[in-house]
This record gives sequence, C-alpha cells and structure tokens, in this order.
Amino acid sequence: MTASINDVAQAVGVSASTVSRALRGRPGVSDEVRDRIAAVAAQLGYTASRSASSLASGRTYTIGVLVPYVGRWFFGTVLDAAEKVFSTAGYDVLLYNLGSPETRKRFFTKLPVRKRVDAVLSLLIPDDDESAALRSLGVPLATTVGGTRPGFTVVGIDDRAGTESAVRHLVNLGHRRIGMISGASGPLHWTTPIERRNAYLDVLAEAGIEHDAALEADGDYTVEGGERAMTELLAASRPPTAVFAQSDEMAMGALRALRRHRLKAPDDVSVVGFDDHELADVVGLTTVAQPVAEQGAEAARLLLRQLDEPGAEPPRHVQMPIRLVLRETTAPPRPRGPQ
Amino acid sequence: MTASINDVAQAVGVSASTVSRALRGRPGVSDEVRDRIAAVAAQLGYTASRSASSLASGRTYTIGVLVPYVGRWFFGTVLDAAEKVFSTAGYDVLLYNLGSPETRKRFFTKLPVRKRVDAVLSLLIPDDDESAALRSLGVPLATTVGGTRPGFTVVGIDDRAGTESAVRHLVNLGHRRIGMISGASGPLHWTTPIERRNAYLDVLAEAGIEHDAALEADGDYTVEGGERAMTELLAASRPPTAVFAQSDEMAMGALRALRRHRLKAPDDVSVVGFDDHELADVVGLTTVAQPVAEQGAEAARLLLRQLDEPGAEPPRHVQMPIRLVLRETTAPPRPRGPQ
DNA sequence: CTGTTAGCGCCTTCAA
DNA sequence: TTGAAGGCGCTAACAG
Repeated sequence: MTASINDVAQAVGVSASTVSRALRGRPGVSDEVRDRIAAVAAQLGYTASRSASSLASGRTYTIGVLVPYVGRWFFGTVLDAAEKVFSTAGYDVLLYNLGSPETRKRFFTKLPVRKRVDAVLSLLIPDDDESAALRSLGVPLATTVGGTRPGFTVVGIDDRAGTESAVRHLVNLGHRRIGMISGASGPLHWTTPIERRNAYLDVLAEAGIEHDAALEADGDYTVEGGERAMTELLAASRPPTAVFAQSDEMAMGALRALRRHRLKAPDDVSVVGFDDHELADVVGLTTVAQPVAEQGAEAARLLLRQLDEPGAEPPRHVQMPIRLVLRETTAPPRPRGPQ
Repeated sequence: MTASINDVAQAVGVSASTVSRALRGRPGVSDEVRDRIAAVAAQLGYTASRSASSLASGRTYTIGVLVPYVGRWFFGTVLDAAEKVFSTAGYDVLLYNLGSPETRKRFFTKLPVRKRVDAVLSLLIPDDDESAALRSLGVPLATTVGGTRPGFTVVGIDDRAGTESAVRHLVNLGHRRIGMISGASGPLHWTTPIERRNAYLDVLAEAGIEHDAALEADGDYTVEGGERAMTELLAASRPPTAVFAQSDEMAMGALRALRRHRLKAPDDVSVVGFDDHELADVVGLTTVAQPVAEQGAEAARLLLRQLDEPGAEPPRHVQMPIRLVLRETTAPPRPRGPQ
C-alpha cells in the first residue's frame, strides 16, 4: 500500500541501508545521494514504519504517560506541557488514562507499554507493586506527584511548605476555627493529602489552636466533592470561619456551597485553595500557586536527558517553588463570628 | 531481556505459533494447552511486543488523537472520554498536541502516524491539505469539531441552534445592545466562530436590532482573551447591556473584566457563555450546554465500529443535543441602561 | 561511501 | 490440534 524503504531504494537506485542512513541523518552518505533520496522519499510520501524500525533498533521513540484524569485541569496542564517537550524532541506520546481502579489494574497487570516505550512519565502515584511493575520495564521513570521512590525521578513541590503558608495566612488573619477540605487518599496511594493534613495540624498546634475533627471533611478533589464537604462543615454545631481546601477545584466547590447557603467569602467564611487553577483568578480565590505546566515540562526534560545519557545518575527529586497568592476570598473573621 | 514468545513456547514445550494463537484467543488450541500457556506466560510476565505484532499483522491497535490544546477543558474532557472508549476496546492512544502552527505543520508534513495507527480522531479542524494528508493514511477518520468533510465522521452539535437560543434569550429579556465575544478563526480553520457569528447576526436581524460592529470583540477562546474583549466592549461609546461569549472560558474572562471595572453580572451587563464548563455552575454562568464528553465517546465508538466493520458505510454526521442552561448572569437590562 | 547479510519478535499461511 | 517456514519493514553489523 504505502511506500516502503525498498520502493525508495529502488527508485533512487541504491540499497535500503543507504536510504535508511540518509533519512536518519547518519554519516556515511554522500550529499548528492542524500539529496536524491530525500527528494524521492518526499515525492513518494515515504515515512519509515515505526513498528519495523523499533523492532529492528529496540528504540521506540515513544514515551508512555500515565494520567489519572486527563480532563482535570491539573493533569491536563501537566500533560500538555510534557507532550510539547517530548514531541519537540521527536518522541511520540502514548497516553494511558487510568482513572478507575479497573483500568488501572488492567494496565498494571498487562503492562501494555512493555517493549513499547523508551520511558514512562507517571502523573499518578504508583503503589509499591505498581512501582515494581514499572521498574520491571527497564526504562527511565519519572513522576510529578508523590514522594521520592526508588527508580523514579520526582518533580514536585513542597506540600508541607505550601500548606503551611496557606494555613498560617488564615491564622494571621485572626481565624481560630479553621476547617480543611481534603482529598480522599483512597485507592490512589496518594501521600499528598496526608502531608498536607499533617502540615495543617502542625500549624494549628503551633498557633495553640485545638484541633476539632468536625472541621475536616473530604472533598474528593472534585468541585462537587468540595461543595459537599463545605456543606458538611457548615452544618457543624460551630462552623469554621475559614477553610483551607487542598485543591482549587474543591475550593471552588466550597464557594458554590457558600453561595447556595447565601453566605459569602470572605465575609462569612474565608477560603484558601491550592494550585492556582487558571480560573482561580476569575473567582478571586486566594490560593497556593504551584508551577503546574513547568513541572510537566521539567519531568519530561529529565526523562529525555536520561535517554540521552544512559550512564548518568538521574536526579532523584526536584523541588519547584510555590507561593501564596492573595486574592479576595480571605479576610479577618467577623468580629462576632458568623451569624 | 524480557521474555519473548519463544521463551514461553520453549517453557511450555510447544511452538511459538501455538503460543501466539493461544494468547490471542484464536481457535485451534486445546483447552489444556491453552491453560498451560496462559500460566507460563503470566509467570514469565510475557507481553507480546506491539512493534513485532503490528509489523507482522498490519494492525497496530493504536488510535491517533490530534488535539489543539490538551490543557483546555473542552479538549481535555473530550480526550478523556474518547481514551476510555478506546482503551476499553483494547486500543492504545497516541496523543499529538498540535497547538502551535509549527508543531502542526511538522505533524502534517512528516505524518508520524503513518503505519502507526489504525484510525485517527482529530479534535482540531484540518484544512483541506491537512484533511487530504489524513485521508492518505488510509484509515478511518473522525472529528468532534467543524463541519462535514469528505472522509470524516463528524460528531458535533448544532452551533447555529445553540447560538440562537443564547442570543434569543438575551433578546427576550429585553436587551437591544447585545455584544459578542468571539474566538479567532485564525490559523485553526475553524468554522465554529463563523457559524456562531452568523447565527448571532441573524437573531439580531430577526429582532429588528441593528448590528453595531463596536459590539464585537475577539476573545481568542481563552480566559485572558475574554477579559480583554470585555474590557474593549466596555470602552465603547455605548457599551452593551448583554454579551454572548462563544465559550465559557471567554465568558469567565468577561466576568473577571466586569469585576475589575466594579460592574456586576447581571446587574450591569448580562453574560451568556457556551459549553457548560464544569465551573460554569460555580460562577453562576448562564450558558449553552453541550455534551462534551459524550461527543468524544461517541466519536470513538464510531471509529471502533468502522474498524470492526470495514465494509459498512460510516455515518457522516452525528448531531448531539444542546440546551440553554439558565443561571445567574442574565437578567433584563436596567430600566435606565448602564450608568 | 555503499551494499550485503542477518536478524528484531511476531503472525500467517500451509502441511502434517 | 499443532508445527514449520516465510515474511512484515527496517536497522546494524560487516564487507568492500
């Protein structure tokens, strides 16, 4: 059907090897022949079959990217940036959307990327078995989430510092009843919610504020979950005057819940998010900003470097800067408290 | 390094052909042998090399998905849904993020998907040359954007009807100065902005409202662009009392601009969006809802069907339902008009 | 600088 | 029901 390397070779009157060398820019081909080959290849619309060349060379020029939810802003943004780095370097991206436990399980048992990719970027946090499965691929591994783990290059942020800056901000404003909307750690083996929770507890403790379990609710890292969680918190006998949400999407859900209850941020309740979602500014959300796209790009670059220099010891952990962005959803508590 | 089909064959004491047949569930293998092969394969962690099998069979079990901006909510959501359909059916997804003209050009000249995919789902609208390039791949083609085009199955919405419902809603509320924030059609060869504009002009005409060019501004389909566009409109000698934005992201930018000008929707200006973005509800945005994920899923399904039934004539155009969702950013104009 | 010779790992006839 | 042989299209030695 489509032209093969032999068609080109025949048309030019050289051997297939020469065509192969010429088209891949390898040395050992006269300029004259190289030009003729390029011309004929273009005219025939020849593109080397990736299957055949990777079978022969062992290189796939493909990167596997594992994502929990492509549609979620954070992951979409990381993926976008990473893909650009990969494609610029001549690599294709094989995308695996592993949101549900079933797809995830199927992926890790069948491991369809085996012999198919030169490296893997995981935007989800593999548990120990999954990590081992990925390591068994024998290719460079990186992730933008979770803590350090053997065999992986991790590009991330200081979750503790980020959380501390958010909660301290609320404390400094004078809040004493500070709630938290966290994300389920559930099947994701995600340490982020836990680390952020610990930091939250520590800041409360250092401020001499007693922790109240009724001030914590799970928001599942979604807008809807955030709304539910805020609704829960508002139903407490003594609701919080401020809330730290572990993600902007949950914070936005919280804002929606407030609106539904005819309450306002920051007048009735202050709200801080985490991420600096592209729409955080639209709703005026105070939040902890992290460089999302940059994390994806950096992880991609580190992976490519490992591919280029197979010998070198890759960096284990790269920390990106975070900063608190003050907007309009936080203020001192009302003199008399809500209501 | 990793186990090959021969390793499995040897370990079981059968030939490679039998292993191949057994593992792919083809007939002609006794149950007893099949079970033994399955066991050994699992134990050895054997996965067939995709490169080798597609080289031999001609099937890649891979779908190419072309996306202009993975990080944009609309595309991320479509991709998410499509990927789920593909992976459930046993296909992998090769992702191409073709936002910039350069990446796009490189993609269409080199066409790296040649011989690499069984089908292509394009979330961007190819121009005529690009369409021809894709057709030259000789695989089923689908898209979720733009109008009907030869060789493609199109899953979309009725842009005209959607726009009409939005603009008529504003007219019915009593607005006469109705602005529009549109998206650049620029290098994307996107007919959507044009169709929506035509529908907008038609509704104005049918309502006997004279069109005022100063009431149109370009928002580039981004939040920032929407903000700029709204700012522009507000600077007009007679600013609009209502604005139709061609996407929710631009509408949200418009809301931000209003806030910056200490104006409110709908008190000072009514705003309608298009898409029903997941956060539209958070900001109370009235909008034209379209089934975004469903479009991706449906397009994916239609592509798979073409792969299953190579003979059948694929549907050319599938229309998905839209509906106007009334929220809190639209209301009748103020008795005296703004200011 | 160029051609020849072997595979890469699997699937698909065709025989048995 | 199974095995043997050949080839998918390309790349990597090795010659020349």
